[in-house]
Amino acid sequence: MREIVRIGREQLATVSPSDLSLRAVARELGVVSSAIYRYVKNRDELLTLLIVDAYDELGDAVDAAVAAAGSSPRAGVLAAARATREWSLREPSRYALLYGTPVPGYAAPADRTTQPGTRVAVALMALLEQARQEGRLEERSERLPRSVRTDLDAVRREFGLEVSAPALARGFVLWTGLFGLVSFDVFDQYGVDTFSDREALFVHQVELLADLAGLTA
Amino acid sequence: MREIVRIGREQLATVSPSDLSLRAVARELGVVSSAIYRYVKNRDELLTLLIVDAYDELGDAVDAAVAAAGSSPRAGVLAAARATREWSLREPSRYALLYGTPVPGYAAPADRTTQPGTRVAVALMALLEQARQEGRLEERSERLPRSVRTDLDAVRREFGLEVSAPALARGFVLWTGLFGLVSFDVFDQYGVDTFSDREALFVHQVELLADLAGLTA
DNA sequence: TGTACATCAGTGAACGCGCGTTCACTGATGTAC
DNA sequence: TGTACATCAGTGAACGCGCGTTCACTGATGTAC
Repeated sequence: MREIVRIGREQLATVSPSDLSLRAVARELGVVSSAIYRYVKNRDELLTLLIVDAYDELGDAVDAAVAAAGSSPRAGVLAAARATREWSLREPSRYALLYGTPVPGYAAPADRTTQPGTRVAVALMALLEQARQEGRLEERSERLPRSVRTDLDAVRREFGLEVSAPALARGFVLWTGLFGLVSFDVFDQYGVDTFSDREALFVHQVELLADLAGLTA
Repeated sequence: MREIVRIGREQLATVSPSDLSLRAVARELGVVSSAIYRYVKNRDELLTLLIVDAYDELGDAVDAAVAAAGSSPRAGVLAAARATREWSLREPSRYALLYGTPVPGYAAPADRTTQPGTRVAVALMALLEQARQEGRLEERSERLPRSVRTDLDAVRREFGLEVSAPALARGFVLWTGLFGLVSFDVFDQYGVDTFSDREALFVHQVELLADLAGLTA
């Protein structure tokens, strides 16, 4: 069973998510194709396993980076961002499985996929909250559209956050912006040779996003 | 020929880019599958045509939105952002073709794909430049890593920009951030019911990114 | 005006491929008495 | 300790599917003399 996930993971190193095939996994496992069905209900089930697996590995990488970054929340955010980028560049197909084009015909079962899927966002929110507690968060208070405020308040309640709704909105820009940066990098949206040092560019841009989020050094 | 592109476009309304098939296009065209080869060298060629077509339609939508937005560069950016989002939500598969997981086994030919692919970025840079000229761009001057500065200077030269390199870097965050936001929306990264009014959320976030870019009202 | 010929859009059969999934089965392993 | 039986991992053949691409071809249209 763990073997199957391991092999699926390996498959994704060479093949994109929508090309992932049960038969290939079976082949690699050294087993006839129908034997897979002993362990896995169908292809969708395998995808679900791999998604959860990938979310968790990314989440672990981010958590570890944050833990190693010391006590400054801003440093934590930077470390989380770098860890995200590095994992994603190392595992482009698995990244694509999580943040790329949805696999056609597959619908992720929310009950198994949602929780691991929020780990990066949760880590960022925790850092934001920590910064607030330590007085290292510039609280700004721009007005929010009512609907946005309502939804953000719900999120604050759900995760027990005391950061203000406007600050949380800024945190969301940091979050989505981070994945915008990573996607452009992994999916090669910059021209081939526009940027010679994408890592430096990335770090600089994350710094700007951290500024936007109000995280002070 | 134009028929083929039109049908390919229609195909993409119901099917994801990697599932796009020549045979399906032929079927829809009411012609035997091999007849397609009279017009199109192979499947990759069709993908290229569709990519260029999509980039151009998006580019047109953005240009039109900017033109209709009046003279304020900041308003132009907001209009461009909304146009991008709206087009992308209307055409999720074509958006995925441009900004999602690369189609496995397909490599876009740079000479046909690059120019249309930069149109949104070019539009944003033009607005940035216009803002600078009109004194509506807060020029900040943070330090940049040398490699980043060099690359940005090359971009400035290529497009004849006078905005400073740091300001351009901020412009790039706006650009990548925009597509981060749109991807999250199109690819459904937010939970199903976390945000009741994604448009309002989007607009608010773009405003924040416009702030970051230094665009004043 | 009429005929010979070239062009060209589209045909139809075939190639080899890989896929997900079902099904009845074999044969080894482990358990109960 | 030995035998009968159940469990269960894996087999192998088959289903029907759709794909990209090649190939020799037909038959209509248009052109040249």
